[in-house]
Amino acid sequence: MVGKEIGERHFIEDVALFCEQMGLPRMAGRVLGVLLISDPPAQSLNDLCDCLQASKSSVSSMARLLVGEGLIEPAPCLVPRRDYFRFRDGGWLEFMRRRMEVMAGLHAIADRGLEILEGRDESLRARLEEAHDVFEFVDSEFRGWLEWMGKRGKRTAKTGR
Amino acid sequence: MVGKEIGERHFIEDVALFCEQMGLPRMAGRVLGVLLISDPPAQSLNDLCDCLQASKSSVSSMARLLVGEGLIEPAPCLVPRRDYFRFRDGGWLEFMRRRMEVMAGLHAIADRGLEILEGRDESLRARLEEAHDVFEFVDSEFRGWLEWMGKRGKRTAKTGR
DNA sequence: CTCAACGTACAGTATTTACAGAACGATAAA
DNA sequence: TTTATCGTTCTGTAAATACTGTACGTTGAG
Repeated sequence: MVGKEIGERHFIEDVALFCEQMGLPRMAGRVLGVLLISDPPAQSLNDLCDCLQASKSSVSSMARLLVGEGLIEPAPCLVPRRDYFRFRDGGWLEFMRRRMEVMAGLHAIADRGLEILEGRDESLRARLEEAHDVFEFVDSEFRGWLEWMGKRGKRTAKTGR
Repeated sequence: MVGKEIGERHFIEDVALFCEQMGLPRMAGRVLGVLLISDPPAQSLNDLCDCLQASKSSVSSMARLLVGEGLIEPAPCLVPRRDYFRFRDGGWLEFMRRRMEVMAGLHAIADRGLEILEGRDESLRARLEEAHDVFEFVDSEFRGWLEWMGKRGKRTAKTGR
């Protein structure tokens, strides 16, 4: 059971607001919020509906959306014909990784911009060279750090899934 | 003059799409796209309207939005009563910095979640400890790297504004 | 003073989005 | 076989969003 106490409600709504800032539907954030503090960690769709007082369709589609984002995963369950979900180990790292990948997309765009300004004055090219540098930096360095974090996470993780 | 050639149009639209993925209006991305390859770098609102075939109101509000995002800045101009804008040195770093700040917001949220699960089994707390670790990492390390990049940028920048 | 150009603010519109509710198909229990 | 439960899909709707066009105030030029 989760989401009865005022503190839990507040937490869930904070996660929802955060997810909204990240471009996800607020309801997806609520589902994620529940799965971050639920006991047990795995909850059925009905549990989530009851807890959030939301429609089956919303919760169902939001759960699948979160699975696609790599933040949660289906959990094996004893009761047949019932879907359980839980937060996915390393979900946040995966989330960050994908966001960084989108950002790194500007790396290529900046290069194409530099092609357009080929042969032009350096002062004109500086804008795009900054973009190139920043996002190449993000693409290379940060990717490495994420991998390092991933290894560290696996090493300290005692909760085998 | 900018935006006449097919390559430029394509570049502008790519930047627009990127900005849309980042949660900004597409038109804001178009304005930014122009200001990334324009010659001269500073363009008036009318220039932008002509180039993008968009309404004054859109371009005006999108320009102010981009100023708020720290990506562009008003440029001093000789013609009175006319607003010029140009890409802002270090704009991308500022952009990244703000995005990271939003992400780091989950750091505090995770802590609040851990308070809720205080005294509970470690297996239950692992989810939030991962969030805590990841976003504390982002908040501390990445902030430092951004600052380092910022210094490096100022050092190599020959284009004094 | 008059007029034209510029930027902003407001109103209108069309598209998208986030959700709820109903209908449907599938499956396990009775 | 019937029935109840679960998940998905489809449809509808209310709200937000992105943009256009118009109206307005302001300022420099004639």
